[in-house]
Amino acid sequence: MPDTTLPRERQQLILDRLRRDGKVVAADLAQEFRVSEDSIRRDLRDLAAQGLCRRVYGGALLAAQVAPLDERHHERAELKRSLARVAAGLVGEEQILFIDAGSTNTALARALPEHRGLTVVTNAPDVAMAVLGRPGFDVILLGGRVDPRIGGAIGSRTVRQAQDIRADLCFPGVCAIDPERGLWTFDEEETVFKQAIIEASGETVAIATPDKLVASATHHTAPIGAITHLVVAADTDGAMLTPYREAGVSVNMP
Amino acid sequence: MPDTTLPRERQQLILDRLRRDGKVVAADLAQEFRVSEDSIRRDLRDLAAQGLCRRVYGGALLAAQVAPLDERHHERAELKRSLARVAAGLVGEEQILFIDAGSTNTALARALPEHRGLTVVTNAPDVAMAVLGRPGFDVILLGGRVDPRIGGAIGSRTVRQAQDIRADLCFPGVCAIDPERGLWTFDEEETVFKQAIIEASGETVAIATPDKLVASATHHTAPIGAITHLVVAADTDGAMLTPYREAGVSVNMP
DNA sequence: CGCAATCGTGCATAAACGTGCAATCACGAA
DNA sequence: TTCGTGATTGCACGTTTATGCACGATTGCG
Repeated sequence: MPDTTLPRERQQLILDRLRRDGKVVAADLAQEFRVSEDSIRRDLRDLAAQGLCRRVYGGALLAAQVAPLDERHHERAELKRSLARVAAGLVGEEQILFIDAGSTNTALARALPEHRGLTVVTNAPDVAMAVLGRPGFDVILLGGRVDPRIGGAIGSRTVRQAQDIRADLCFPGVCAIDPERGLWTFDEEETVFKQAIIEASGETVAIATPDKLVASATHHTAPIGAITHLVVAADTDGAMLTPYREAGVSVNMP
Repeated sequence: MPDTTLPRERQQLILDRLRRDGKVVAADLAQEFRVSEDSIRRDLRDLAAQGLCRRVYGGALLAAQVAPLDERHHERAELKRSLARVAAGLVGEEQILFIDAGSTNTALARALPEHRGLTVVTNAPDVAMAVLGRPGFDVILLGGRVDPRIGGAIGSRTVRQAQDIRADLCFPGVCAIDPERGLWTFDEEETVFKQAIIEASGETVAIATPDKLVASATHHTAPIGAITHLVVAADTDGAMLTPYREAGVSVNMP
């Protein structure tokens, strides 16, 4: 693959990521863009000269760095963003994506690349907002009564609309997952909706923050065989993942 | 077979690719069109001169077209908030509200009082976000393909869902309004949607920022008789409002 | 304090750039 | 047809930009 990222384009991409994550690490960027750290440093210096970021040892921070968030919440958001980036890497060009409600999926929506002709189908207003207006996205909203606890529409009307669509990839929100029985959910109606979007999709990606791997929930939603990809944190115990691999699930990590 | 691509045609093709991918690489284009990079550079220079792209080292990037959606939210924000407060005062307890997409209506959603048992029915993700999770609100989302220019779902699927609901109050987005013929809109599908929600509501409130009173639009949407309340700025010329009052419209001001 | 990572600077090289110029070609006037 | 004109193109040349590496200084951390 001829790696043709234009210099200015790279700076723009760095800036985008800066705005999304609040910080960037020079070494990571160098590896990601396949250029030397010198070039990255020059990019960051340029951006800093324009007042767009604050240069710090090892990388850069967003210039308008808001009040430091609660550390727990901050780390958690950081983890979700890194999982979201991995999940976004599973998406191809011109694909149709079902994206369920949930904070991790909102991070996924933000991490999706522009100019790829993607169609995002979602029941969650915040997921829609995350891609609306960005170039290269079509957005289809699934209507219905919105459950304030989950932040997305569920119910029979929503399910019916979902059934009228066929997607390439599906990202159901994960309440709990285990390698024997698969996906679990807390709510009856939520379960029915997730089943509908999984059924209507070619492949299914489960993004599981560490707690989801050991959590348990009330309603069985999908067998493990319905899960194509699993995205988990980098420091996940390898022994926990073996049964997933044996069940034919492709395991992805940052 | 010598491919005969006219210079002008080539520029159009470059522009198409630019809009699709967000960037073009000069060397790639030269190879693709079988011309020297010099010609490609000249093309890109021309396009940049027309403001259609941003020339950068190695190629060109799509001119950063800021989403006018964000912009509309920020201009006249104070005025919109004050009009929204007045409009929110027209809402009673336990009512069902149709709220159309639009920056003024987003301000309305934010201004709606909590703990009143209100049900908000909307085609706009940002309106849904504005009330979602606040106590005393039910939210019903109208699905369909979301038009990025207006920030809400429109189209036949959306209209059909709207027709299944009966509301007390309706807040259509106002593109233009006049006291003889009533409400006007720019887009065909938008018109159909607004007609549907007005039809399905007991009363209709038009919130008109000053520019809307003198603007004109292409599609007639609703006769003046369908408008129950008009909300306008405090400094509006009284003479402009008389014909609305004579047409039976209740005029409200901050 | 010591060490490793990171940083800034200078330099060489390669790629891309702008400009000027000549060749080519379509097209209309003579 | 013949000529002239303007548009378009490719090439040569000097300039600018981007990149990676070397080297020494600085920073963060134990």
